[in-house]
Amino acid sequence: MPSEAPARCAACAARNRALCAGLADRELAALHAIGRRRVLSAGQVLTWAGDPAIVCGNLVSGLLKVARQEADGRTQIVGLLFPGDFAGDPFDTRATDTIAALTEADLCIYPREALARTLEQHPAAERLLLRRTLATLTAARRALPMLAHARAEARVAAFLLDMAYRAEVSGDRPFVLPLSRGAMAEALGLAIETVSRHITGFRDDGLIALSGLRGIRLLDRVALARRSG
Amino acid sequence: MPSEAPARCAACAARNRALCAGLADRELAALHAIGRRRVLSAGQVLTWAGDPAIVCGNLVSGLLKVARQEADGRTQIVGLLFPGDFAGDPFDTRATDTIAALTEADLCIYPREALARTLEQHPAAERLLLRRTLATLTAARRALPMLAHARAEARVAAFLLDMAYRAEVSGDRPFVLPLSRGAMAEALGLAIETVSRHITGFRDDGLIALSGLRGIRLLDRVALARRSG
DNA sequence: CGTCGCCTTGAGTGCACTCAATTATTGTGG
DNA sequence: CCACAATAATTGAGTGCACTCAAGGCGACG
Repeated sequence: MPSEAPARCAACAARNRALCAGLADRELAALHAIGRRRVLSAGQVLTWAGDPAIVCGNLVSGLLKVARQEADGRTQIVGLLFPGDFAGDPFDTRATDTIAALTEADLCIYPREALARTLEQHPAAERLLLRRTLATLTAARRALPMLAHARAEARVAAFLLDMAYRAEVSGDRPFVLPLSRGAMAEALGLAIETVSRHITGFRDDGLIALSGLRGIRLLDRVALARRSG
Repeated sequence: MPSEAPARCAACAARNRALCAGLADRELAALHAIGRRRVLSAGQVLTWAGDPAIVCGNLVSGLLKVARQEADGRTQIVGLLFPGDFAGDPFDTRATDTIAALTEADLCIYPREALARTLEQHPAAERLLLRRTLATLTAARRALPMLAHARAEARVAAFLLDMAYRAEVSGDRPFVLPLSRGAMAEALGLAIETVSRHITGFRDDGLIALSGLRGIRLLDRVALARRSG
């Protein structure tokens, strides 16, 4: 039965968050027909900015960065992709961003052109992508005031709170930051040293506890929230 | 004939740039049936952030700003809307941004809910909105590195070049900046004084000529481009 | 002619940057 | 398992840029 939800999709960890969520079996089968799984190890690149755009994909697990190279050689992260998020632009023949894995990442990837054709034949899928893109736009715009005005302390505090939220960690339970200090600096538009200074500052003030390079516990979310605004 | 392109649309200045462009007469008639014209004078607000989202619209002439209020009371412009651009989010019941006119502006506005229903019935229109939204996302992300890293001089230079491009002005022909210094500061994430200082700096260096508060000529685009990045 | 809004110019300060050195952690081979 | 190397993070010192605060100029408009 071609209209049944494919077994791979039914078992997918991102099944209920990705573009696939809410699609009828018919649309899901159409997507499944052109998709395949791919694992990226940390640091590997999915698309290079400027190169012809070959693939798009749904992130199943792990963390991707969407980044741009600046004239002075620095890198600015313009988006972080979490499980369920969509990577790439089905209608752009040339990639505008470099998309790379910050951790080991599991993706369901689609050839860009085939995906574009499939979307044209399945308005329900296209509608989902539209809503998702509108949400992504809102997220990008939320980051604008942060990068434009907020002081370094506020950026770091807000980022830590956001990471805890995304890791679905409540209270002061420990969790692992999926980004290095360098990646955080790229995302927050700061120098590595500045990120480091404020993180150790928070630790010295008793707002957080650190263990190893990536382990962290938020001891005082209220104080962190106060410093984030 | 209900499937004819309505006369108002045929005469519209934004007919070939707005969401309407490329729509078949049938879709155009559906949009026309729920749309009406509205003129905003400079400073008037179309939507307030946080209020229920009532309307969306296509900008026909003039300039709108899409702005967010920060915790410290400052305003950050997260998008500028030029003729043909789409304002609002048809699927969001609450406005996330304050949208206001920077100049007198002419819009074709649609009740949000009716527009959402119309889009669901007309996949071609929805597809156009998707492509437009993807382009807007790219534009927002292009602004991110600017606000995160670029020095004030680079931001102002890039902005002036962009304004000339949007005004479709070539060479050193004079044109009118549609924004006040204050609005430019809100868009560039700078203080008014900083914008003013760099503009007069460019004038003193012979890169631009000013006439009145809004009039400007770009005398040396190459030098401006050099200073923009 | 005076007022109001917008813009310009000046002085001084603070924050985040760069450069530089040290420490901590992770990974690898003996 | 330990020593070592390589990478990542921290810490320190000094500087520059854009900010705030403040005053003055310029035009538009009544």
